[in-house]
Amino acid sequence: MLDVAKRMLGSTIATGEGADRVAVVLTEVEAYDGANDPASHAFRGQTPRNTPMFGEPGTLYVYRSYGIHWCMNVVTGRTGQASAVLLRGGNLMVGLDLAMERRGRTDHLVDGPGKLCQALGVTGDLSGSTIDKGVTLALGAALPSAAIEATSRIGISRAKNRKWRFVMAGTVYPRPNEFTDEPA
DNA sequence: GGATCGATCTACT
DNA sequence: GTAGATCGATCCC
Repeated sequence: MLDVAKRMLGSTIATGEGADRVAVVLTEVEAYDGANDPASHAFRGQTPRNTPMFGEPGTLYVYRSYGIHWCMNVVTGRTGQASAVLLRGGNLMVGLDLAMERRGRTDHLVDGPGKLCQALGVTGDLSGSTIDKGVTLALGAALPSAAIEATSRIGISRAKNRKWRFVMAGTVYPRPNEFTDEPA
């Protein structure tokens, strides 16, 4: 399942068509491993919210964080396994104007999970939907392992020591205290 | 039925 | 660099 997360780096996530199109090349993702991962929403079993995680590969799981933000996952594991990849950030390639309009600002458009969803126009309505229905994901070529950095995951309180956050090497992503987590 | 906490973002000091 | 916002899901009584 970590292989799939790495393959997402360099892939393109997009919404809309024509003038409404917004496309982002992913440079930062995190892997979550269902029942085996204390940090996963699926760790405590299936609930109404996380039901999409238990679906087939390619299912979207969108949830609200801190009451205000949306975060988007793509299910990667087999049906019932609840493995998923959190899309955290990337480089905006298409739809700059629309992204700025949705975000209400001209900077920091897609450099975080909530911001990524807002720029793409992704909301909870899409949770439980499937890739290619409203959101498209085009896998890029697999990156050489040397181009991928594995680090601790961000913003969670459990299992921080698992290095399941993958960043494209060379991507500058300001995040204070990023490497102050407990050692593995 | 009530309390608590979060896979975050923004604004202000 | 630090604190506040804000609400649904989950957990405890």
